[in-house]
Amino acid sequence: MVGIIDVAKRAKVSTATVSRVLSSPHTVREETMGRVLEAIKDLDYHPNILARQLRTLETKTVIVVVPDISNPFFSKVLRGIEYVAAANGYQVLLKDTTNDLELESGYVDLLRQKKADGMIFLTVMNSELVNIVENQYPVVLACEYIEGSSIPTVSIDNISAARKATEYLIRLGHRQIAFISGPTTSVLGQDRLKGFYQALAQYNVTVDPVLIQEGDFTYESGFNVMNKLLALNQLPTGVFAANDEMALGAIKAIKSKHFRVPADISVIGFDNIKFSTIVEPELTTIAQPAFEIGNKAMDLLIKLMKNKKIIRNQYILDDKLIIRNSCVKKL
Amino acid sequence: MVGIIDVAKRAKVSTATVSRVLSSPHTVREETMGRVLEAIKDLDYHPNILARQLRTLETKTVIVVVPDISNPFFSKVLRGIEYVAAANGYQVLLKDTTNDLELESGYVDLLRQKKADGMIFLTVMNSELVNIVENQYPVVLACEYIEGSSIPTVSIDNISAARKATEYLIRLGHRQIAFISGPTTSVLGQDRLKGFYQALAQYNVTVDPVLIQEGDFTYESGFNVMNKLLALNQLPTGVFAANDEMALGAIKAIKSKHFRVPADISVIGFDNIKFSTIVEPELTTIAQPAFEIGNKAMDLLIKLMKNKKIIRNQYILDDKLIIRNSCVKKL
DNA sequence: ACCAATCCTGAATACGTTTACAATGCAAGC
DNA sequence: GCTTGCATTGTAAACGTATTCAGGATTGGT
Repeated sequence: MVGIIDVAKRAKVSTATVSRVLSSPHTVREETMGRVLEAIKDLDYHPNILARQLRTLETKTVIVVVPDISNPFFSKVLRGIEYVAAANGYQVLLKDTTNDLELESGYVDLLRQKKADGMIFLTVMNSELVNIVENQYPVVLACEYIEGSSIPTVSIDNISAARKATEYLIRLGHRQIAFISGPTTSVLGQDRLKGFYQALAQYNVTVDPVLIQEGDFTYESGFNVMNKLLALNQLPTGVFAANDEMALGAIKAIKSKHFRVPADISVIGFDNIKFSTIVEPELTTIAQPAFEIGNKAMDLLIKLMKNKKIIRNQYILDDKLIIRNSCVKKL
Repeated sequence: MVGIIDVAKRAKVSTATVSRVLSSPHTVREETMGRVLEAIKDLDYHPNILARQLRTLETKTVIVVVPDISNPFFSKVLRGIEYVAAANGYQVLLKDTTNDLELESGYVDLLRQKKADGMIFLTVMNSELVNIVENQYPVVLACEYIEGSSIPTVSIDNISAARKATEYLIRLGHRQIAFISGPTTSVLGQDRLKGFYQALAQYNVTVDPVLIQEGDFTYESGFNVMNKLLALNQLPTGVFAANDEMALGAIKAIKSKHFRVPADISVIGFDNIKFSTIVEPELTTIAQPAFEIGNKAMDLLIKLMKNKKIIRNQYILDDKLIIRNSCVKKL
């Protein structure tokens, strides 16, 4: 393997000079630089990143922990992260927890071991993890957040967004509204439920607790939970699913029982994933600015890693109700 | 930062012994090990991976280059890769090219710079890249392959799979069959087209060249291309899309023009992504063993990295025709 | 009690960089 | 001519670990 010493010998300079040519070119004379560059080219020299990192204690790498890489919503957030990362010379390492909380603590080791300079969590973190990380490593949370922690966070206001979605159904005249929630472990899921309740309270609507059912954000769970709901005596006329995948599952279930969407049952989702328009009817949903969430999160992380001051540590981005064809006025 | 030296001092041993406790525990006396472990615990010592890697020249990391992380098919392959990687103590670093060929060559630098021990490409590689890589770095190709290269590959037989799909349409009585291809740059896309032609030849079916249109594997391109096809004088009665996303786009287009699937036009896809059943009708398609492809690819890569002999360098896995409701006998 | 063999351990070096510091050369100012 | 200062380069010491080699301790056999 050809190292910096070989280059130095060939260019008849010291290793320091070679290093300088690479990292601070303005400090070396033009003629010297020419010789060095030529030697680098001749020998096809590529600096050993490992050695550099050992010396500088910087990896220029960040790790993103994703609960489910196959969820199109997260893909979009990732794109946003990658975009800012690339622009700033950072590598992005992805870890898919496949919704397995146990694994998460292992990822902190990656920070301890200096495998990465910082980390973005797109998942819930167990509180134990929070304590370890807080004020010790550069970490930011995206989409999710943690009650009472000082870890910088970027997300939408899930409570108000869920309230908005529920309001929409209520204004269309629906009173029997079902809610398919995410796992109760996620703050995000809890918030959406909270928003749902707030809207009900505001409009003096009471719903049978049986209409509130827990899913796990997957298509299958949406399908299964909806089937349960369809077995009730009193059918809901509107369904609010805590994400689009579950909403799509719910629509599938409704149709398979030969009810119509939206004529018999209106359905509203959350996330606005790209597959939300491939079904008939197209899904009415809440759009999250996924790409921008990713941007902002990476932005914050970079500031954190550079020890820059962060003015606020809670960023709330705007969501938006996207009205398509899956909800309709109750007759 | 607490290093191996601090541990050594505290346990009153040399750094060598500490290192041994960590990497080859059986070579050190039990009592000594106890002292060392205690010191490690007391100091909350975590070995610096960077330094270790510099010493061993091993990163225990592999990089997977993905053309489009948001494509559910690739997510599944990734899961397969992750699974085997984790079982063998490897980290997986993901790079999303977003179908941008220019970026790919940059990834080889990651190998040169010893940022990773090996690499799996889920994308086409430009031939320039192949030359650099071949016989020099541990690299395997999954899904795609390269004509005449010796790089180990795992995939299905795209030609025969496409032939099978086309045959299915022909046997259902279709003669006006359209094909929505992938980008011509991908061997995979070409192969599926080849299989399509083979089936036509075998059954003496001739199709108007205008029925063969190029997409780019995205939902939108399927939608757009199908709209073009629907503007023809002579409509196709069957459509074969080179992947499911495009097939879903095509179905959307057909429905939006108020034709029926499959009554008016039958549609068959390729990949069997999880969203292939959320549409009405459920998509008939070719299933690839995505998870297994990932498994096998990582398997091969590990052997490669360990300099083990690889018996074959071309692995063909089985595909399967999944018959659902999007294709029907032509009346 | 002595020797050989075995088991543990420590000193020292290497991995390939970056960088603080020192050294050199040169031009300008006096 | 001498000093000062700047620009450029070199020397050498890190960074934190793994590992070779050799030496010391222990064991077992006689």
